[in-house]
Amino acid sequence: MVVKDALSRGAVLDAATELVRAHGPGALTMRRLAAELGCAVTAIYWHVGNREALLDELVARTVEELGEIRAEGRTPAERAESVALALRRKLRARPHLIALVHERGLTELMMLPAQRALVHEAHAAGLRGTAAAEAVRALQFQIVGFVLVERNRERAPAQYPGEPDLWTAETAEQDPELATSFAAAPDLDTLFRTSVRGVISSLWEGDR
Amino acid sequence: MVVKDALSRGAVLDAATELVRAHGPGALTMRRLAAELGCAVTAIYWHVGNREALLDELVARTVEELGEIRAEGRTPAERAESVALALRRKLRARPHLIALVHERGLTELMMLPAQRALVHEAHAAGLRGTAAAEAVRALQFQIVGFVLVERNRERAPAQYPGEPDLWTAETAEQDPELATSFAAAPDLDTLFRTSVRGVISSLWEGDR
DNA sequence: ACCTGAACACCGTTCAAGT
DNA sequence: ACCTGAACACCGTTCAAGT
Repeated sequence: MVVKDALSRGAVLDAATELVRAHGPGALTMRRLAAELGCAVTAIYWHVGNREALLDELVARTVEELGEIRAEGRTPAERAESVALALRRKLRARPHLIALVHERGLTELMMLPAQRALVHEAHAAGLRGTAAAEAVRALQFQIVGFVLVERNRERAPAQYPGEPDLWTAETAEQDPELATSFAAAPDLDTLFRTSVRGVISSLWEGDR
Repeated sequence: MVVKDALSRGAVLDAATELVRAHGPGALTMRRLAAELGCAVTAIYWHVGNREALLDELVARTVEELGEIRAEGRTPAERAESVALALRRKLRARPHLIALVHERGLTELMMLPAQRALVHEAHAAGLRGTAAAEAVRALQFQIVGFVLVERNRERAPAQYPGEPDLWTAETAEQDPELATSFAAAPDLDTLFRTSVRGVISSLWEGDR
């Protein structure tokens, strides 16, 4: 039996988070939220202002959650890689909320704790000044960009025509192995790790 | 004096494209579009079905426009880089429409002509099979990811606290030059060119 | 302090009716 | 074939009114 507690700001935010996490921001309508909470639509306004303010609050919570990042491993390169992997995992766990953070232009703020951790490892690797800043920024772009691309790919419905349809042996300029590679879905974990390691090895421990 | 032509499918699509290009998909309401065209709201439905079908049509047009890609330069590496630069330029020229392509999961299809051009250059550089496919895919992720990240950055409103606020000499672990670097906005053109060249040089003409 | 229902100005879409 | 206006089911939001 559900005991109906008094409505509270926290309860509104939790219910809203659940709706957005499960079905995306489009599913968050004030009327649906009110139905979920068993209150009048307008009661929500008393607690959180309006829909925009509600979303702002969810975004703020997400930024906080992304802030909890710490490096693991022995060498600076290993520790930087661990930050990259942890970041990707956290970003992927809440795609809709991350998209809201992006929309509000708060990615930079969200990434700051990770940026700090990466700067620490760049320093440990002997990088200083502009070189350190550029290495960290390149890696940040790499990580965030990768997650954005793969999220898009996952969300993608069955595509026609898609890579498997278009990459036959013929179109691949007499390279059947290449056609086979493109026909299969890429292993994103490997692709991410490889490209991150590439950036780290060339900028962290490259020729200097 | 504006002569009112008969309404046509093309006119509807052009007006819709203009609205989306200028103010984003949120600005595309059937009522506003009708006002723009000087017709009844429902006349639009006769020509293009409904709002979703209209957006699908805009997306299809965008995919076609992105298909016109050709490589320039002498060496395969130069030509691959020219594809990357052209792609970034095209993607940046129509951010709202590209976002719609992403939403509909058609990025893969949109990228195919560029992918073909890159495969050609990978082959010219002597790469074959899986190695060629992986090199091309890594570069694709790099390009699309970069554009997604920089678009987000541009859209970002003034952030508080932002990088300039948070990166003082103190927080930068006694590295004032690093603090200065983070306080300034990155040169995105340079950052893009550098990271693309990194990927190309390591995968196209790397140690093999 | 907290919550309600009515009302308003917006949406996209359907459909019978016009020409 | 092409276009219209009325109507419907949704939105977010405001506000006077209740307790």
